[in-house]
Amino acid sequence: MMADSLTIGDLGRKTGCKVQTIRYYEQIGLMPEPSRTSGNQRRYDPTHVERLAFIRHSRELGFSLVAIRQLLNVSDDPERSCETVDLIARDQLQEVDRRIKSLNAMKSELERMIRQCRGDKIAECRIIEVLSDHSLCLTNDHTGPAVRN
Amino acid sequence: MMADSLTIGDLGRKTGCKVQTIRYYEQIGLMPEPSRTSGNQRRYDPTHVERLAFIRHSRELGFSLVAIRQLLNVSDDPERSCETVDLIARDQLQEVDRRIKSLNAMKSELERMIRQCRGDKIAECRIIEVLSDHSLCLTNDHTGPAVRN
DNA sequence: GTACGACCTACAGTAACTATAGGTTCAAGG
DNA sequence: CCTTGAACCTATAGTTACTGTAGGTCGTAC
Repeated sequence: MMADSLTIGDLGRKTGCKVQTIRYYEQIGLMPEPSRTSGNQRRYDPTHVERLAFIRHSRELGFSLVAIRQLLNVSDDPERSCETVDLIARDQLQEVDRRIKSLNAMKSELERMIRQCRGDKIAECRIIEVLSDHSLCLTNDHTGPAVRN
Repeated sequence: MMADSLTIGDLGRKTGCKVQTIRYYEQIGLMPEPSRTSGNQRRYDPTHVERLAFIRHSRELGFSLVAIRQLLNVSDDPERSCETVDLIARDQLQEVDRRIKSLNAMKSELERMIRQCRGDKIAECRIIEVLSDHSLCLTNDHTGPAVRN
């Protein structure tokens, strides 16, 4: 109700972040402890909104929480050189590129598998066959770091 | 030493799978319990190699263990229609497509961020700026399901 | 017979949350 | 003023797919 004073639910709505996630970020020290009401409820101000927006946006771009912590640390010092930031971003770009390559390999393999499935009995199913025997693959690129689901 | 009798280490080497992972698959019922020596060590035969190869290859193609369990179940019955298999594969393809799209959005955003970083002080760093404020983004596509790292 | 690598079990830890249980607070309506 | 119900609180367990550790046993080559 007070201007500039948001409940955890308000903050979540403003940033598209679940309430539990906000509490989790506080717990791991990514978000600072906010002030509390006499009844022990968290109240946030605009600086919190900004910081959480930064975290969420970085997450959406694929940065890990470790990387985000680094970014937040360096961004807290405006006089510091942004070399580190640039490095983290470039690392992230490389990682994204690797993932795209690996996913493209998966994609062609899956498409080929599906295209070839002609039989209607498991016995003559090409999908099962290809999955059983890597040597039937056209691509070997998907031997890289497994995608985490 | 006996033909067709592999230690867990041999099986791991043949399939590119860590020993602990094999034991984990056994624990969750994805791999059958193998025979044991009098000294309680596991011994595997070629059917185990085949099954584990299937699992690993499917993992490399991005299938979840739940999906792999389904694939293994249906593939155990050669008379069954392979509709289910086809469905699982198509689902996986869709998922892979979604991820590629989202990663491509990240990629352009990261590239743009890095390109624009001219200043050498954090205060004028565009990367931090863009990460802080989603509205500076060209793409909004990365608001989808977050990529799990 | 002994050394040593490979094996064994059981359990804890990882990332990044998500969900649940059981209880308290806040704000609006009567 | 009192009640109601949504939103809040803490603490803890669960999720996925493994990976790592501790402390002990087995197998085999020399």
